[in-house]
Amino acid sequence: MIDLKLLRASPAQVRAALARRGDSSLTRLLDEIEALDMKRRTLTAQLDQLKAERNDAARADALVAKAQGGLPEATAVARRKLGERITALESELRQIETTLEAKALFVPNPPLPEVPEEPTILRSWGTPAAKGGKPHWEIAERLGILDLPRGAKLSGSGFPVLVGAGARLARGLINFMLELHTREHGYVEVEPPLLVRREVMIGTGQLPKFEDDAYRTATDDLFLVPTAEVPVTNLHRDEILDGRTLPMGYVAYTPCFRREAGAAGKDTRGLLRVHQFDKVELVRFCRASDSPVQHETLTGHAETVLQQLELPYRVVVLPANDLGFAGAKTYDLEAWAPGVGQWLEVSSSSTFTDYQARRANIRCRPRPGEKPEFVHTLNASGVALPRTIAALLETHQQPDGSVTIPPALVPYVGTDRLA
RNA sequence: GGACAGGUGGGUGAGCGGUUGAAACCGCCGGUCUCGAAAACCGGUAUGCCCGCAAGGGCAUCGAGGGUUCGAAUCCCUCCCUGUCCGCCA
Repeated sequence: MIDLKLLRASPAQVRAALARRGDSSLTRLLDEIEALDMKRRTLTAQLDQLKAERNDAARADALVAKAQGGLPEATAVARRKLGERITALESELRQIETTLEAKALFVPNPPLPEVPEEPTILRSWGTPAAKGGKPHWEIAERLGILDLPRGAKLSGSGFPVLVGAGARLARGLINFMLELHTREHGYVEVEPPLLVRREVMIGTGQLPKFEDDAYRTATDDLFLVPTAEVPVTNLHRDEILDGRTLPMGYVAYTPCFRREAGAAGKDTRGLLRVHQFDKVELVRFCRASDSPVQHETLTGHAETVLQQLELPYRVVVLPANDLGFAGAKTYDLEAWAPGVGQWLEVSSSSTFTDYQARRANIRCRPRPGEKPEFVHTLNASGVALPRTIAALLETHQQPDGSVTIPPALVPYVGTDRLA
């Protein structure tokens, strides 16, 4: 949630920051929000004064009523009139507040100042193989580990079926990542619900603006999670965390469900864009002052996965106009896939500053006795499976059509070669 | 799905319709005592919004919304949630 106080105090800066996202409709939205905010404050001041009057009167009336067993009719009438006026103003105020909040939920997080205008490669790791070899779907077909037609039969396109060693590869990857993050990186593993309430989706920023992208159950108004970020970040909604326990991190494996509403026709082949996929997600909570460091740490944790899988990758800073709705700064980890000749986004590592914390009301008390403050939330894929599997198959494919399994993964897959 | 019970501050848990933001206890912070600690004792400990440079002041909040009333944590209605039992069931 945008900080209305900040918008009020320095509207020019907030507007300038948001303008970098390149969404021209925001100007008008902010105009409306500022106007409503002004109205709200005027009304509130007026109401507070009337209520103060009523409170004073009620205190005095209590004594009179007790002494005389009732209130003089004239007094009662005057009080009633005051009450009616208050009620009327209150309903007006409530309407303004409802509208204001509804609009404010559509304002994205302002990018951090250091976020560039153009995609910027920050660093890269490993030596990308020359473009060539087979694309992953051909490799997978030959190995008999992926069945797209049958997935389509069950659920439509974008619902892959992993078979045999493919299913085992996925399971091995999940276990490998969970073990790495819990044992080496200190994350607490959670297995969250996959269906969540509407307000939970609002908390992390998927709703209200992107309802079309989510799968929703009609009868219960629950949403299939598009990422574990949603349930895991909201784990602490409406809580005041003990600041001494921060920073803290959770890791969760979940399937993810995305309608990919705007992406029809893109990356339709293979595993690059699907409606259901597995992902291991890292979520961190920290003090505001700590989030820049935490973001780097977090990104490093995701990178470790790719390094251990021996997948060359690069780290890209997303430009302001490509940031997700709630993100203030994002690094994409892109693994090289020689078969399709593309850098594949296998992880997105973002800091959300206090934006999600405001929406989900997640605070911390830095030390006992101190004032609560909003935490900062961050998350990164650690990592997403389908594209990682694609990069893995294409990178480690052998001339004979087999695929070698990187040593770190062998214990989890139970073989050093898919053939 | 059916029948009950209940939702109060960081936690547990009291609260005749009228100085109740709300007892008590726990926790936490500070102090006394101690070589130090524990215990004991004393004091302090909610959040949000608004005005103000500040000191300070005002308003709101007892699940949410609406209603009754001069006045609601307290009465009424609706909704949400939680728990227990029954039914169904991996």
